[in-house]
Amino acid sequence: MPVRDEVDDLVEAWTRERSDLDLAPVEVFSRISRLARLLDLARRKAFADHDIELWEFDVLAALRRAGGDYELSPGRLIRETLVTSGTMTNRVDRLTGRGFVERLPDPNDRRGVLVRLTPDGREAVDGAFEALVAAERDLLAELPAKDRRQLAGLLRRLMTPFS
Amino acid sequence: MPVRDEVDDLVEAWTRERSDLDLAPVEVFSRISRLARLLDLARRKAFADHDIELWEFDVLAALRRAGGDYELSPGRLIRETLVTSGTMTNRVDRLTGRGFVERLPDPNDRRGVLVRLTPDGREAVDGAFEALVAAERDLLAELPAKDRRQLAGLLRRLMTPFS
DNA sequence: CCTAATTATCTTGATATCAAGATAACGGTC
DNA sequence: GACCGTTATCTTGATATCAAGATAATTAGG
Repeated sequence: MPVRDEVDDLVEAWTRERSDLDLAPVEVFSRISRLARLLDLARRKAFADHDIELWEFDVLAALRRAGGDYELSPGRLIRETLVTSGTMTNRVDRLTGRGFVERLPDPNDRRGVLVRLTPDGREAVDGAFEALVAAERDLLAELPAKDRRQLAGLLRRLMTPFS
Repeated sequence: MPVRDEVDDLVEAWTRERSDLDLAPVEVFSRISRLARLLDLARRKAFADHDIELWEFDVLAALRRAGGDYELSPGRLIRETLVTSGTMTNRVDRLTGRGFVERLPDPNDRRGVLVRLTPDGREAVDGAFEALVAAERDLLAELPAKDRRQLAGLLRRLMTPFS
């Protein structure tokens, strides 16, 4: 055990209190949760310089990744970002207010809407993404490439039972 | 690459659009974020049978782990659960309303307060924790013990630059 | 001691989120 | 072609969260 982290303390405490349970899952999932929380804070900070909120990035990045004319339906955005429809309506409203996206009628489905990235939105998300990748690279700096790949592979396998 | 996950699609899309960037960090951190999100949903479901919300568990579990007389200050609870003081005040209020915790004056510091788990609270958190560990065990079932330990170790190393 | 800086908790006001339901259009079936 | 279950999006109402500030007690310095 090279270093000790907060989860080692947490598991030790649980072990003291509940030695009847197998706490192996906690070793993995507590770290996932805590890392995600800390990562959120780090991302927020990386985006602050670019005047972009985390939720804004989530939506803009999905559109940017789509490529082509940077259009996706709200439904698709919902699935990509794992939020509810009410939340997405609200997000698209506010991003429209900032001039980062615009709503278009879907030519193939009159119920449907397409959300399109504007040039301003594209510029914003590209800058933010570069800052994000740079910040994350620093956080990974301690981990050799081999370990990093192994970690990514193990995380991929961990994701399968969820889908 | 045994199976393909959502993040493989995401990275492929980013690679198509931004081949100028090294996307190795995304392979790791996107999976962390997405796993945490999916894990939240799974936990919520595991707790639903026990009529416990996720935020309630976070607070009750911190008190339960403390052992002894199950008392912690709000400040300590804030640090354990990574929320703001306003949030914690509100959480303790609501848990008090449910009879799961009670507030006591700190005998050593007249500014201070101690939050103590009640017997009802202890019963609730113990049941919820058992359900949580069982649910997480199922999610880990595919991963051999050796891989699980390796994953926990890599995650521990990933946590160090955050603290 | 007395003051100033710090620490601990709570309050306030604004806001993002969710769950549930409303509205409207699609697509298959009879 | 009319019906009906499904799908896509938006609306509404309630609520949990955060940031900033208020209050009160402790601690450290002079």
